[in-house]
Amino acid sequence: MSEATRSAILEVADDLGYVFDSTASNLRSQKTDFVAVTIPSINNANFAETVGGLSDGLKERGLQILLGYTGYDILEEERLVEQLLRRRPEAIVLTGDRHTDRTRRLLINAGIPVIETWDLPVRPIGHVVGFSNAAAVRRMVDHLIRAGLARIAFIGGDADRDTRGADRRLGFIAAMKEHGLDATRLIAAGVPPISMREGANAMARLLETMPDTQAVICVSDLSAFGALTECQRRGVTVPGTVSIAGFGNHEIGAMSVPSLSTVNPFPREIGSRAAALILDVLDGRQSGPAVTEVRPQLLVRESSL
Amino acid sequence: MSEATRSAILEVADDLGYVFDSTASNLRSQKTDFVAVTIPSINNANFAETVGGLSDGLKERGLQILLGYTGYDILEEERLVEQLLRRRPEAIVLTGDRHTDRTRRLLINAGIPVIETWDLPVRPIGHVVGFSNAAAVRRMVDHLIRAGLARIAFIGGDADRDTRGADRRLGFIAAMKEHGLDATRLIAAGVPPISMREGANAMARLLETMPDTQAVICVSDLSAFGALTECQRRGVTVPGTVSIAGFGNHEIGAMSVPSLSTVNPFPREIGSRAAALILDVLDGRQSGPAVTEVRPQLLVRESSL
DNA sequence: ATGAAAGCGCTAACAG
DNA sequence: CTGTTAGCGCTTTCAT
Repeated sequence: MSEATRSAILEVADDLGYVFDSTASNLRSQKTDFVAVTIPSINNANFAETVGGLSDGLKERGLQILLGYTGYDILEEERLVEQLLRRRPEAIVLTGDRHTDRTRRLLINAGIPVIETWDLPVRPIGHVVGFSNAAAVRRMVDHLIRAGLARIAFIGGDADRDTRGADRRLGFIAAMKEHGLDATRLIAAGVPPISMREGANAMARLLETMPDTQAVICVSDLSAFGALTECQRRGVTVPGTVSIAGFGNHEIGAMSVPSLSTVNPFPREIGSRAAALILDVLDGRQSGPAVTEVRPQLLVRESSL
Repeated sequence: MSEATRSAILEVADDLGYVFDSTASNLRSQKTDFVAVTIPSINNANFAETVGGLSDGLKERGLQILLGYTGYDILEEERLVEQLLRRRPEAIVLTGDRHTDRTRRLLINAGIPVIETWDLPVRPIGHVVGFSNAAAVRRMVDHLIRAGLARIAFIGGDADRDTRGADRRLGFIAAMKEHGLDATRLIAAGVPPISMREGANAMARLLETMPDTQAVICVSDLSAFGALTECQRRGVTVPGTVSIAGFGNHEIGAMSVPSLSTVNPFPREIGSRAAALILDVLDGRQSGPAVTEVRPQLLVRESSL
């Protein structure tokens, strides 16, 4: 039919209030144009960036994100994954590499591309776009030691629900031991993800119980900023008396006075790479499982100079 | 059938890798258990809180959020709304009250509950859960004037794409004029939503062009924190030389030194109230359009004492 | 109670 | 190329 006829029909349809029903289309064509994405929490600038990168990369193809939050809980992740798979997504993107056995089975049976992100899984389910949290913290430890600091502490959450946070702590411990240094200055600061306030409280405990500490690595920039403010309230100079480092390259770390040393995990790039990978797989340009490492960048700033 | 048989069947189904296909269910039952939600940006702690409140309130009923980002653009919102309506959501939650005419038509024709949030629309489409951004800033102006300050500036974005930001600026201008004060100390700091960095740059311009300014109200806590750090870098005391206020009750405002005066718009409550309203409408407990005002709270902190 | 059959609104396959 | 028809996998209805 002619373009004129076509647009005339579409206009009449619009005037009549017709809206295409994709539920019928989905059933018949066995295509939903959904990509399922699970993140631990919506209220986290890093994961939000990853979702933004995914969303931008997928929307040009008309793929829509179906987002779910696990609350840092692999059982909740299992429920969520099952619920999401019922919607018949074309692909699924997960945060992290720790899953229940049933989650793994469900994902494998689903027969769709599975992408684990924000980690480098030992036993990947399918594709991977991530990095080693432990190795990233190791580089921060190396930097602090090169700067002449030895009594270094780690502030993180008090459980292993946040497995990336737990990996960062393990990376800290391993790196310290490699250098022959004491790796027992560990402060557990609350249920992950820990807040600015919890970072401040942890810093208070650290200053009181281990006052000779020379540097602190925090599991995130938010807790690092909280730790910094606690030092400021107590008149402890940063750097000088104590150096502080964070993780995640949140804007707060670039703007605070002093600015915070941190690690940039390129969260948006994780999302855009995952999106590109999904398109490659769906278009048959990628056959086997792909492992893409997005190497984090160490950012040395005023708080550890 | 017996409970034992039932669970046995379900177990076999699970072993076979069967996963319920909700696309078929959706088509036949004309129910999707989707609630569509549009927010300007995913990377905003306030909107993230609202989505969190919505999500928690809806998931007990098995309702899943279908989230979309408008990028603070009503044309993008139109495209998004049309795309979302094709999925046949049971209800739709919008951020803001400015929409294209076509968006309004689509929403009315959809025949589902429509909830506008984060504003008090003059001409609501359906339900409302929000507050007056202008009135909230007016209360901040009143507070600063009561504190004896008169030369007050406003830092915001340089366009009206962020209509809530624009309303805050209008509220500032109206309040200043009511008090017979000069309302021309306006700094436009970049494309909304403005960042910490842009807040800092705006503060720099303000200090250089209007050095006698006594107080600054920023469109958000993030830009207010940026403004604060710029003062710190220049040795301008806050408060004392300049008082600073933000908007949004982000955690940064509570933790910074000095802490930032701000307005708490109860973002999570907006989400949970919207969720409760949706359940009420779907269950027939609410018939006519409901307007719920979530009154913001003025938080006076160190930065304006 | 249980079982059979129709049908949701599209898309794909096939016939003309 | 256009027009017709079957059918996606559930839910609902109707008959037994």
